[in-house]
Amino acid sequence: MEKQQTDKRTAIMQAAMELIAEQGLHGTPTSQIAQKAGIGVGTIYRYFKDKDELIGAIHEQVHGQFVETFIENYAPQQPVRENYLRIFTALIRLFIANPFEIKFIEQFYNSPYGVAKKRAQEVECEKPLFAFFNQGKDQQVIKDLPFEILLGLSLGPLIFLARDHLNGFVDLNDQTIAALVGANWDAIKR
Amino acid sequence: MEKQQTDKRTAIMQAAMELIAEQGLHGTPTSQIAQKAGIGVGTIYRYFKDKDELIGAIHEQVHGQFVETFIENYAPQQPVRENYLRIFTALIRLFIANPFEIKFIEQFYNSPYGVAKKRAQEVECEKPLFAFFNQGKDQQVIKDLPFEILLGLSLGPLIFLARDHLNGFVDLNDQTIAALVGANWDAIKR
DNA sequence: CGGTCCGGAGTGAACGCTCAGTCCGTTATA
DNA sequence: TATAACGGACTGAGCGTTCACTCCGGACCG
Repeated sequence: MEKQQTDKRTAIMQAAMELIAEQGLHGTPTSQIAQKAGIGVGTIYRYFKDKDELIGAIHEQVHGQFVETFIENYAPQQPVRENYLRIFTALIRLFIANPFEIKFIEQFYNSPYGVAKKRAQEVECEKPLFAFFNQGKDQQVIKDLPFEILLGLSLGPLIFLARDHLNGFVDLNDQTIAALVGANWDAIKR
Repeated sequence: MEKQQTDKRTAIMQAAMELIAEQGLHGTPTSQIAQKAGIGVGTIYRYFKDKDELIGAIHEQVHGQFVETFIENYAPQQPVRENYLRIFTALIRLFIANPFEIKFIEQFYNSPYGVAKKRAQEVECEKPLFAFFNQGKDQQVIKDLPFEILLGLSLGPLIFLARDHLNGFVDLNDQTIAALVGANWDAIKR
């Protein structure tokens, strides 16, 4: 049954992601992952070499979702401002609709080996965003700041507030999201 | 020797903060803290009931530094914009001048019991900032957004970019800091 | 003043426990 | 029945915490 195999693999990843999101990388033992996934501990090691590989696989999947959301919402021929508002509205919606995913990513990047992973991948994976900001700079509608600063100005508030929203410190509805993304645009527009 | 007593306590806290900043809460054993502080493992427990109390003490100290920086740079009688630029420039300078402190705080708030601590303290400790943003809203120079959103727009990019700076992904010098804080102001100003 | 005693800071081997990962008996499949 | 998938008791490493002990500077005798 290849179907079952995939099912178990998915179940393990889902269980691990949810537990790590709430308890942290070091706070979730494999025994707990197995219990939540409804399988035995040993089964985890039939699908993943070790815990690191499991965590890496989850990261890759979640990261893929984020990149996909960007690509789906990017229409190069449209004005930069419209693209910006659409993309980052979609992103924060994605963040708060998938609480486990975003919390997992935070745990991942705050762990020692998350930094290493980022250093290796970043250049490659953020290329589309890089190109998008350059387009805006060329058209003189976005401030002439280094890419990383523009990224920080855009992503920083989103991540900060997505976490606050998920912790119940603030309520992000359609109205506040629109205001937030609009304010973000004010920060980077010329 | 009362002097020595304080010295050891400080040495333990400093060693623990630096190690936790780089290895995470669960990644730093007490044995390593003791070694770095140049003391025996047992000595830690002469000054702190357990590891949690040690971590709590470090958090309180670092948090105090941040609040202090805000208070030192807040001049209520001056224009809101000047205050904003001065305060948040000082804050990001503090962040990147104290790499261990900011990394420790991130580790702390990403741990399960950091959230609980925040929930309990936040209302109290962010009062001065709350008042400051309200002053700006009253004078109609700051957008009429919920306090938490304004906080996210201001602190989000700072934390995001401070981390990137400390990880070597971006270089924050006087010029880029000024541009960053300026862009932040554009985000929240009316 | 020399010698003894003593309180408490400091220590690290040892303990109980939890973890990631293994291994082999059991179960399901074909 | 043969083969592959699975489960969970088990293992050794490593953790936070403890506690019996050492050490030393000052108090107190004779």
